[in-house]
Amino acid sequence: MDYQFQQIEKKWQEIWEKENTFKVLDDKTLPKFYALVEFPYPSGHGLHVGHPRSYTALDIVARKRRMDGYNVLYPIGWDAFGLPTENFAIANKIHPKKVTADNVANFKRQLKSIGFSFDWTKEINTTDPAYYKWTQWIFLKLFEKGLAYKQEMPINFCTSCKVGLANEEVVNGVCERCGSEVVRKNKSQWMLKITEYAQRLIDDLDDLNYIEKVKIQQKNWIGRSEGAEVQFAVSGTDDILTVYTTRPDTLFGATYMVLSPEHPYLDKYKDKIKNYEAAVQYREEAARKSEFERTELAKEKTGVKLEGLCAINPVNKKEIPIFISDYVLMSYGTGAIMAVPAHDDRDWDFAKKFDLPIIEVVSGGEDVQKAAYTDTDSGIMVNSGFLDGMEVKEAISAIRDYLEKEGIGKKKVNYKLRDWVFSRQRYWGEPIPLVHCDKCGWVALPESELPLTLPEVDNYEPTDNGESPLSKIEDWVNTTCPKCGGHAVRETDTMPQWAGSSWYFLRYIDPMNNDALASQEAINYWLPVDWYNGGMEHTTLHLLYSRFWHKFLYDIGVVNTPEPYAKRTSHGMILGENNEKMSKSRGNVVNPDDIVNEFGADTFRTYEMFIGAFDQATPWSMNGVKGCYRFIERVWNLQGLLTDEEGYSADMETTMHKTVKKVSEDIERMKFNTAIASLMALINDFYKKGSITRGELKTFLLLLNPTAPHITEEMWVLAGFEGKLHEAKWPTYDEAKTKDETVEIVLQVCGKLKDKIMVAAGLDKAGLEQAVLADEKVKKLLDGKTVVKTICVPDKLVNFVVK
RNA sequence: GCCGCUGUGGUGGAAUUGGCAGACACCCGGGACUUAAAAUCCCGUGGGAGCAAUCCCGUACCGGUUCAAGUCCGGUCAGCGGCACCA
Repeated sequence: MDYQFQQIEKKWQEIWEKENTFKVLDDKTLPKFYALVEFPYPSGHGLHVGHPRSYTALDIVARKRRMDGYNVLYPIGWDAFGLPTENFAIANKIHPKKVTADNVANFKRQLKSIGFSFDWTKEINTTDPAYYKWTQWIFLKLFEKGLAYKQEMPINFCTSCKVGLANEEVVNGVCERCGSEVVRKNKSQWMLKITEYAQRLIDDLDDLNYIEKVKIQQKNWIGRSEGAEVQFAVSGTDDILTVYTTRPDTLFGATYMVLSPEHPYLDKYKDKIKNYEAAVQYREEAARKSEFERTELAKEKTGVKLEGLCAINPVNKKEIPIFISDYVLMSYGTGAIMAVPAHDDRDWDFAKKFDLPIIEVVSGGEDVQKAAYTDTDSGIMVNSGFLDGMEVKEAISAIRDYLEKEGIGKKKVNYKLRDWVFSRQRYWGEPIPLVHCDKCGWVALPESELPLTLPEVDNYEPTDNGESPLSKIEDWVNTTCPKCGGHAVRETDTMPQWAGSSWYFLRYIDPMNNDALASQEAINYWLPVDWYNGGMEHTTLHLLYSRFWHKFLYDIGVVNTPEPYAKRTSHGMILGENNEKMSKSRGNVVNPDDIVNEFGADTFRTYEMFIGAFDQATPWSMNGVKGCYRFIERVWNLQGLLTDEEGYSADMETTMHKTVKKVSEDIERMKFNTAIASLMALINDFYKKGSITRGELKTFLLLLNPTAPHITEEMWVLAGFEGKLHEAKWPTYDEAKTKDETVEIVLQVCGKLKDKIMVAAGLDKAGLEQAVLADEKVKKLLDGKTVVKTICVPDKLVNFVVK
């Protein structure tokens, strides 16, 4: 009988759908397992072969956990607000709601064709008012607790299209659509105080089972640094300038000061600055650049000296010049730095360019006139008054004490993390449920008015002044104040796409609830998420934002755990066959539909897992797909080798136990490629032997089922095994039976491989040495040589060091 | 530039805590089957020398630690992900 994957896969997918096979069980006494994958953005391009890599991986884990006896929640939904849909809608004159519905339908069909064990009764969509009601509710709670505030922040604005642009739409400083100049335009925007949670977001990582590189990247992103704020008097004024530095020890070496071009002193001392015009011009030029461009170390340093203003170094009372330069950002520290060219690379570059003095204050490096010496682990303070002779770390603490005592500075912890810009001047997002009343200021809508739905309009195109498209809808904008009943206007900016994805895992556990984002009962049972897999590209934004929201919800008593995800793993990208990122323009895109149609879902799933190390990027290969198809077909043809024997045959027993152990452990460690490799090796054994017992087939089908669920279910039924395969128990192994009786020992002389011999397994060092020395080959090998040392590694090798 | 990751045959990759480099596949070559082709099955397959036993070289590059290094340490080069309004 031929392997008819179309019929088999259709049959089982219909059974799973009809019987709701993967719906979570109501029984909350069972141990639970919550597996989560990043829900897709339903783009017009359809499913990418990268999506199923993550989805298959956790599908395998979820299916195995069900066989282990867990009540498993493995849900899916749609992160559907966002820019591409809106832009597609504008370009094609189709409403984003319609675009989204069409794309979701297509994604859903594709996901179902691959046979994932999602609980489809839990499906969610961030653009559904019943969902975003709760996104808005969380925002109102943040607002109520003072964690949402308004601030002037720059947006990208195309001077020709007259629209606000996302960073992605700005390519090399010009508008992606028309090629015109893009400027940064200030606009008052809603901000969320994620910085208030910075320390907890670092500290709580310690107890989480996240892969190490995710923890490191999050910590670096939050960027805690311990330093000091130092006050410099400004000559000719009563004012002071506060700088932040992580190297207060080098204060005696500060030979100039640099302000961010946006620093308020520029306008404040307009009259004192003789070259104010030049400074303003420089500020305008800087406004055109992104922060990324501004902080690039490789670029030539630029700046303007503020003529007429001087700062006084508080420790040695020396007058030093003040510059503005774009490498200093207003968004970090105080927007002002003291420059120590001898011990900072950027300051050194700047000092060379503007011919400023470079004074060594830490000795131990090369000539500071040739390069900055930035090492803090060795070196002794010089030219630094009372700090002279101290080591750097000693000096840091001494100067910090001195600054506090003298009242000219203080210890200060800073974070690179910045507050979250939460406003978008776009239509296709959650409306921000606030109104502005002339009398009462910003007022929250009462909970009873949620959800505040997006107005149904025909024209959702951007405005020509950078405002949100919603601002044009007058009868929506004008409303009454919930507090005083007077006239008020609605906030017209919408939320960023990150909003809906910051709490979606909470909605899955109780998606129909209209009274709370989820019931207490569901929260108590299902949280936290046990295993969350996603891309490395989400490490610093999505993952951090959702941890922040969850901590906030914990603080106000909505959830019962301080962290949302107990475990986080990450998958690598799938590249095109040419080893480049898949993209339409490169013409290297693989459509999952084509693979499923030609080879079947089981082959597709197997290949996605066999393609390479799960956490590594790897190129697609059609030949690799064919190889997996051959494997699946060989699985099908095992039916021709089947005997009547029930257990394992004697010569296969060790191999069977070994394979059960290997596959079980590899799935838990996400080594899916080697799990499949061991099943391939096993099937090769069956073919070499020409037979497989019923017991062996049963175990083989159980082990392969999470990876290739359709073919294994079908073969289970055809072989007449009891019940349905997915209801069976995961096979067990006996540790003692995974061990061979004899092992091969590697013989080395001076670390070089010379020979291999078989000895009994489990010998200790002395026993192994004895057994090896008794061997004829070894006697020959050591003939005429003096053994200086013998290294024995039980069950592995013996190494003779000879003279 | 900053932060993080990666580098192993012709290709994807494998190799618990340092202990046989190349598992499992793909490609390629040879054979069986076939009128033929496809499919399938069997064999070979890191490079070099040799009839052979066997020997030498080999995990991006340079150096170090060790009886032993793909694995640890220092440096260099190359590629990839992120850099806050793509998601």
